[in-house]
Amino acid sequence: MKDYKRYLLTAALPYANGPIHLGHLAGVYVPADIYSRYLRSKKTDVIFVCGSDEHGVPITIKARQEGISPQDVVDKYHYLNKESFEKLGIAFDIYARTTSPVHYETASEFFKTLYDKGEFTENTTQQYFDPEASQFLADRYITGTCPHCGNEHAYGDQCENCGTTLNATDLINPKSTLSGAVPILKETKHWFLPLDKHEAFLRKWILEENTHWKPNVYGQCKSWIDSGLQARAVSRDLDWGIPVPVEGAEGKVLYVWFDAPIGYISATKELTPDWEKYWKDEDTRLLHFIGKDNIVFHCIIFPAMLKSEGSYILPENVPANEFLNLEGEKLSTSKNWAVWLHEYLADFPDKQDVLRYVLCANAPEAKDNDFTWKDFQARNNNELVAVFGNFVNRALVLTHKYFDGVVPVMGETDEYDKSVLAEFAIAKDKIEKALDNFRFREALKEVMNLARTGNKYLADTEPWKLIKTDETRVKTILNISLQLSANLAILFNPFLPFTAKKLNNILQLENLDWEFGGKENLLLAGHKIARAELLFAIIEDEEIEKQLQKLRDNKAKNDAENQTLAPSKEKIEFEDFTKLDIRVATILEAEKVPKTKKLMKLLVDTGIDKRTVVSGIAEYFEAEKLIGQKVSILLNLEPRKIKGIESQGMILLSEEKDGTLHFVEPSKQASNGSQVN
RNA sequence: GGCGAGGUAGCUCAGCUGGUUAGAGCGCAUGAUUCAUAAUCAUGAGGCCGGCGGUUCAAGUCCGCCUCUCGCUACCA
Repeated sequence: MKDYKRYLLTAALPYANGPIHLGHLAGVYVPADIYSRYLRSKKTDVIFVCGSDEHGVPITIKARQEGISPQDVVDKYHYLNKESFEKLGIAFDIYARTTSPVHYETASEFFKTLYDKGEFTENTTQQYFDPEASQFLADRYITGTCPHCGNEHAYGDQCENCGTTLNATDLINPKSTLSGAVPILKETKHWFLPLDKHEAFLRKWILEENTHWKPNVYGQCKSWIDSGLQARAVSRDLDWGIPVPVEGAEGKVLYVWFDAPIGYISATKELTPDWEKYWKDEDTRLLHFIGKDNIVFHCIIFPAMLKSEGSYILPENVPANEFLNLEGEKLSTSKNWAVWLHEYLADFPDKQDVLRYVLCANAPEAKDNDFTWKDFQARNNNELVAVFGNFVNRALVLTHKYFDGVVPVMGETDEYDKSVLAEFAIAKDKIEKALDNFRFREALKEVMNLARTGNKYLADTEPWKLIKTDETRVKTILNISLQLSANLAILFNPFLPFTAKKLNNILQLENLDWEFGGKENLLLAGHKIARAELLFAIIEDEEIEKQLQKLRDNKAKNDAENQTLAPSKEKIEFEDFTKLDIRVATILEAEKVPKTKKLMKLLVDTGIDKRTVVSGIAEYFEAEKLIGQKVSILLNLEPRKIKGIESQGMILLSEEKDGTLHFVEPSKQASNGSQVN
């Protein structure tokens, strides 16, 4: 790797509409913080920036729901998250926000530069507009009837009943949630970043020059590039965001994905007048720490923006992690299936390092991983307490017991002593190699192994026996044990900063830089150490059970809330019903439509004819088992071509909450063609 | 369906460019030990490395096909 003069680390900007949870930490902030502490400890020139991402539609929705302003929403979560990060020891050099004046200016300028250079394309599209509120509507601000399942409260981007992704224009009877008015389609002009124009560059840059990226990152990028890049709108019709800084753009703001990554730049700008050195000098190594949901933005879109602007460097690596699950289930903010950082900090005061340790030891580096409270407890009790804490405590207690807390002299060393001393530097080397390759789990394991070496050393040399016969030998053994402890303080420091500090206090040492790691003489003979103090406490079953109960309660509460069935629809006239020609029919043939997941092509005997119907049931029924199935069918539905096959009618099915389908099945005696009324 | 990432001991995971009897931690069993927060140390049991086929003197590692999990994407009248 090139010899870089300085580092710029960015951690994904948390969206300011909710608190931080374990998934965020394990995937992004813990590894990023470890890496930045490691670099700082090596006296590297490094800046570590982050901040709140505070624009976008979801924040305006949340504000409306709670009857407060968008600014109130982002203020609340900005400060909550900033404080939570600080308490966990995530030491950003700056935690900025995208509503700051510096960011407004930076993002506007960035847009303006690209605009002036002709890097955008313009396009006029039809968007829903609320004539009463006289503004354009984000998809989320439109509700209507889902064309798929008939749910009357579907949103313009998605129907939450059947889970289908929608376009606002798909909705039947659309309504504005702002005023209740019927929205009208109106032309609106937007600017687009033509990613397709950058395809050649991206292909070469990523696929040829960045083959060292992690497989999950590289593969994801390849997938995107190969499937063809498309222009992306960089502006939206919204009143919450950074105004598009060109004439004729009233009521338009920068699309949140465009302004958010620029937040890294503006944060740096707020931090230091030297910011350009970090963003525009090829001797800077730029690294983006993110979760896998952000790969496309950081590896394709943001680099395309930076490249278009022209004066910025591009990321050298994007060590994205996968996701963390919780007790076997996906984390879900909306289902409240999560462990929130601010709640953890309140429930487990002074256990920041335990969480840091567990999340790093079990980080989802190569694949999704599971966080369980039981594992949390086991790692604390079996590793932090039993291996690290216990070893240090043994060394300290023995030193106090035999030598009144004064570091004894290291006398003549035998082969075994020498091999243990040599381990210091070997361990340091392994840890460095692992960290340099973003292998945090492995690095942490190596530090812990050094503590294991210490426990073994004491067990093998048995100073508590030797003290009766050979005090000189005991002095050497304890000196080495204390040197090992001092090394642990240095090597654990990036991972467990609170504990490292505590240990240094006990050893009466300053926080030593990384370069001292591996050394055999960090503590001089005659140096007085402080009273022994336990580094970690055992976590009892009750505490774990409490957390599990909390999760179960949340789940039960959530299930109860979700059991509410869709409200009944508006009344209709009898005539409306009689328009529907529903008949009894029997499936004669069934065959899965090739190249689809859900579609089944059916031939049904309706009594009056035999017709083809395409139905989205293939996920729940096998073709062979459908033959002979009695069904209800809506006959007089306008035929429609699906995947090139004309579907003449609709099979009636009921749908459970989890999406399972059941036929509305007539009794066996009902004959084909008989009417349902 | 397409693309991407995974599928290695009961659990969580390492195994780089193919090369001796497949590794670690936890858990389990047995023994040792008592300086230490019943912590520590040693030994051991436990694996058709998702399945099938192929390339090779040699495959967990390379190539096909299949299967399961996760993500993106298409489809859903």
